[in-house]
Amino acid sequence: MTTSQIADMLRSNGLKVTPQRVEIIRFLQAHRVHPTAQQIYEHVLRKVGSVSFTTIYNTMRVLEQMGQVRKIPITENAAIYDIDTSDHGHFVCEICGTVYDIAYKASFQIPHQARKTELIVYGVCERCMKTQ
Amino acid sequence: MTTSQIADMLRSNGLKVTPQRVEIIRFLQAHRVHPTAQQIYEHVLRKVGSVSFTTIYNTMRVLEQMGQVRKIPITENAAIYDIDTSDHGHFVCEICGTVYDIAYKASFQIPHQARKTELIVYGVCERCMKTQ
DNA sequence: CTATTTGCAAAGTGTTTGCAATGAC
DNA sequence: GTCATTGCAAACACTTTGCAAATAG
Repeated sequence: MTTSQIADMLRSNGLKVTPQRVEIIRFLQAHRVHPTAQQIYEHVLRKVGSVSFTTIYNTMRVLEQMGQVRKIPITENAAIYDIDTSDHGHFVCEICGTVYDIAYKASFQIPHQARKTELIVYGVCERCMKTQ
Repeated sequence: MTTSQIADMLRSNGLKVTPQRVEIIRFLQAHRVHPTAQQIYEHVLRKVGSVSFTTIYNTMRVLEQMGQVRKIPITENAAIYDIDTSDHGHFVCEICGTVYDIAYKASFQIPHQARKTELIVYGVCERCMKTQ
């Protein structure tokens, strides 16, 4: 996604185009990691020179409401954000903390109306298994 | 589980038997809800007359380490605790906040070593669907 | 020029920690 | 009597809020 496509996306959602917002989205798209607010903050600060946690959290909230971002409730500590909103789960390595996307198939029968499904698997990732 | 069985369970794990610990476990077993630390605190305070959040969190931590309790990372806010450690998922009603146990079958292939799987489904529960 | 956005500082929430007093055994 | 446990108060980490200054359009 080019900068002007990011700008269009923001404008079409009624949002103003600010350097902070553009850089947040650029970061999420380019790196495809699963960053915390802290990591997004550090990147945008480096790139733009000025940003605050207020702006990070505000922007992540509007992006989530726009359906452009998923907020993932990894157990303890901080939430992480995923720009890939397709249906997939996450594997969290308990050694190095890396979060991997995983494909899954889940079936369950509930007398309720499901809106969102969250699958999180905790364990040790391949890389850490080798190192240990 | 009788009080003396609870006492035995504590002792066999090298823990002293205090009124607060007994009442915490009794509460988890009798009600089978998915309480937050706050709810456990309120119950134990009413029953025992004296308890602190320090004690609640300390006890829940040792119970979790003993494998007697599962801590569930429901999205926002506070964690909830489940004394049923068998393999099952959870449905969280976004209207009333109730957490229901759900049976599920999930399949995924990962090059990693899984230790724990957490499935949480968010939506509107049957009861709230009728009321709305 | 106007309405939105930024960002500081302060507040808020759930949880943990330091440490003295209490209590189990 | 000894060592674990309790519980207060303070500290913590992440996130949100109030509000004035800056900025996009």
